[in-house]
Amino acid sequence: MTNKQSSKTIAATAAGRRRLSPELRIQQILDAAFVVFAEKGFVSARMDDIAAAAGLSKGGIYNHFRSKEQIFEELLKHRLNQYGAGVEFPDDDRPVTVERIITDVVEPLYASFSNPDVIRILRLVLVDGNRVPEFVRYWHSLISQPYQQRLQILVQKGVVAGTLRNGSLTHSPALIVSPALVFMFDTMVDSDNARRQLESRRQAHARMLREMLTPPV
Amino acid sequence: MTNKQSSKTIAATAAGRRRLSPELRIQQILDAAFVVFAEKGFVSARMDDIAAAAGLSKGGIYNHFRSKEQIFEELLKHRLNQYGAGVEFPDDDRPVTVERIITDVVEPLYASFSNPDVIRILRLVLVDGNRVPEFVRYWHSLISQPYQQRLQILVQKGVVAGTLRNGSLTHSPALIVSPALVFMFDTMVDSDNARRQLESRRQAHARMLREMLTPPV
Amino acid sequence: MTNKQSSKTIAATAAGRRRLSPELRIQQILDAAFVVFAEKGFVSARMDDIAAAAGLSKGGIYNHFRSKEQIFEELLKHRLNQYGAGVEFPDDDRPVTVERIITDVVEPLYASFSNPDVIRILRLVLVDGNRVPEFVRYWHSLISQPYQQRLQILVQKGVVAGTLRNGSLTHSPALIVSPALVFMFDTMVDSDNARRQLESRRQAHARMLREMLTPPV
Amino acid sequence: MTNKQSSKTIAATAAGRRRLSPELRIQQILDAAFVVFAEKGFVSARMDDIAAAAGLSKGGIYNHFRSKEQIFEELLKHRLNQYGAGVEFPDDDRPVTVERIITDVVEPLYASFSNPDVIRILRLVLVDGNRVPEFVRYWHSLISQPYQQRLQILVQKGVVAGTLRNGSLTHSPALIVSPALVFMFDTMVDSDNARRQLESRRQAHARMLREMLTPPV
DNA sequence: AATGAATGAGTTTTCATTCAT
DNA sequence: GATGAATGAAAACTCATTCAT
Repeated sequence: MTNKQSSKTIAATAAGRRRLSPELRIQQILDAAFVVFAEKGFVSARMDDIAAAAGLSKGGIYNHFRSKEQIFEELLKHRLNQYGAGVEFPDDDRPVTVERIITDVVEPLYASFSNPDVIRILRLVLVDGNRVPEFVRYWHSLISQPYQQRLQILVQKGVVAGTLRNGSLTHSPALIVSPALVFMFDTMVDSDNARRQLESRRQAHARMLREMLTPPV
Repeated sequence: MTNKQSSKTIAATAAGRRRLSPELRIQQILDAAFVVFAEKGFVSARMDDIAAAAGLSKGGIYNHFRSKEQIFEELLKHRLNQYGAGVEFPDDDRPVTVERIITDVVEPLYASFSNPDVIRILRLVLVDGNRVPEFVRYWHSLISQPYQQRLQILVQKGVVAGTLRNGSLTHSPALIVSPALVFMFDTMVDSDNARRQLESRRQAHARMLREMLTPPV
Repeated sequence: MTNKQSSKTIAATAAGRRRLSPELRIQQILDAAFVVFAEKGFVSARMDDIAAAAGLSKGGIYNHFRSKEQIFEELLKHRLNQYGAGVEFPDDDRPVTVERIITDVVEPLYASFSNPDVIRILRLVLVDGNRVPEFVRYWHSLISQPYQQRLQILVQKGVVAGTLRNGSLTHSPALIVSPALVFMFDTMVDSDNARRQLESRRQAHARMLREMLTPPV
Repeated sequence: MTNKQSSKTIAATAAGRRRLSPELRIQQILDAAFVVFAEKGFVSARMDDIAAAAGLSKGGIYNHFRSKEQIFEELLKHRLNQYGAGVEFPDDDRPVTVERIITDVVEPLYASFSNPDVIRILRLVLVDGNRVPEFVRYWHSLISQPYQQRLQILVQKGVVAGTLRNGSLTHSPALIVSPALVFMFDTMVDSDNARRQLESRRQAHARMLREMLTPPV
């Protein structure tokens, strides 16, 4: 019975000095670290916090990771691979209509940004990315840029086929997704509030696309 | 509005136990803290760093501020008020046309987001704002919300007068500014790259507004 | 009850990252803190001193206590309870005579005040007690007041039974113990001198009680 | 308008950068220091506290005193002289009766201990006396010891003259004043509470003396 | 003389990491 | 492998004293 009382135990289920398979343990630690890092940032996150969230003791973490820094790197690698592919959209032979843009491109964005883990990873990259610059570059070149390019290509197909009206949005496809990105940003700042607005935002976004991309009759 | 002194060694001029007026000193400390906090984040910023950048000793800071935390709060208050007022737009009797929206509303946003200090303070709020949540909420309710409301009112005037085409953008005025906000976010992530895109983004934005808000002939 | 280990270097035995049970460590720290606090007072006592006396590093203390302040409080609580109970007196069916008052009430007081640790803790309460006023009040209401009340009751029994002469002392039982309290105070001021006077003071005190409390034949 | 708010200003009357005669200033500082030292002890007392209580600034003190230590010493010297003689009693040719003992010896003690400054000086000697051991010795040899001796002599006169009953109290005159000293101690611990009990304590004390010192008829 | 900003040495507190158990 | 006490190197904060104004 020490004189200090701790708290927080996200994953401390039954546990209690249970010896897990290393893979499982490592996954638990990474998951816990992900939540804690995303919430507090790298520096403010304490090994105690992570340990508590992972349901083991501070020292136990060092059986699986060399340092706080290493946890962070493993974490980023792992999660970037996982969510990098999350906002893909198919590029097949179906005609590229407004509705397809909405269904295939825009809806997945809102779905993705409604996933707390996605927001977490974006937050991490934004806040602590400078800690592992190579990852940020990697992420940008792998995820962000190609995404814009594929979107560009998709839209051009629609324009050429006459299924999308040519205009400012097809000229600068980034404009097509910008309301969703603003939603993402708002979620980062105040996720509860953003969640409440999700539906109306998505509909306003779709309305805008229909108004601007529907080809003239 | 301007942003002189952007880099380190702000005040380490004559030194040697130079005694300044409190107002000046406080300003120096806040300026120095701004640079240091923006660069390293709240936790990693050392009082020593701030003191050095402000040109006095660590202990000297405590003649003017109670704690690191208080410096941070004063800093946010000061800068957010300063820059929050920078994106105001007039609401007078001139007709509300597309060009006016672009000139009065959109251009100031890009101008503001091109100011590194503005990006720094917004980034700081995003990264360390949870340290003073009540203040961030206060700021949001005082600055951000009213902005949307004033925009709403302005747009309605245009719609009623027939100088703006009614449509998805006038229905959801947040859509009008969303490309600028995405630019802000991109600047946060990679300011050099964003700066290079400024002109084309602004023009694309304007083109979109002209296409959607110009009333039919 | 005893008071072994009265001087510095309490626990610096084997050293070398010796890991102790928390209970033992906490006790060591409290013992060390007691010595240091008693010698220097709260403010002048350095965590370094306490740590050194307890045989661990400064930081190590914080595994067991939240702050210097908390050590102080635990210390007072612990010791006051310990020594407060040391001056209890039985309240049973034996007749309440002068000799019993002397043996059961007065002698334990002198014994207690002859214990340097008791004087130390009382001195600490007197000197730094204002640091935790609520605790001192609590202790006073729990220990000191009830003591007076029990004494009152005991004396009344003797008066009613005719084994104690009724008079100014039975009317104000505080007078019965006041010479012992003066001895306590003198010990605080100059313990060496007081110790030398112990025997004569105690006898003078007893003589006074016999003179005033012995019932008339 | 700094960002920190101070407080406390005992003597800060009209003042306001008023330049006083050195004697007056020094007295003000000593008075203020007396209160602050007595309340917090030497170490905990801050120069700021003393300055505020004296109604000038921290730096101003150093125009009159070399250091905190020096203030303390001057203070003790000054006050010990002042109150050392405060508990004297006359030794003239009037018969030494119980009532005279009460009036000349006991009453002045209660009066003295009801003076906050007396309690302060005693508290200072007790708490911080080790800081200037020569003063404590001086005080003891000059004040305390001779007091006991003079009391002894006075009492003997009464015993010899038959105006005081011989007994335990005349044999150990310290017993005569012990209830008053306990009152002093209680005042140190909780002056408000002690003040409320003053009258009843004094009367109980007098009753005891009358009972024990009145010669048999 | 008075002021209060500035200094710097000292002290408490934090926390990643290590290591005895 | 797990635990959590222990370490030690920071880092925040305090305050007597100095000194420019």
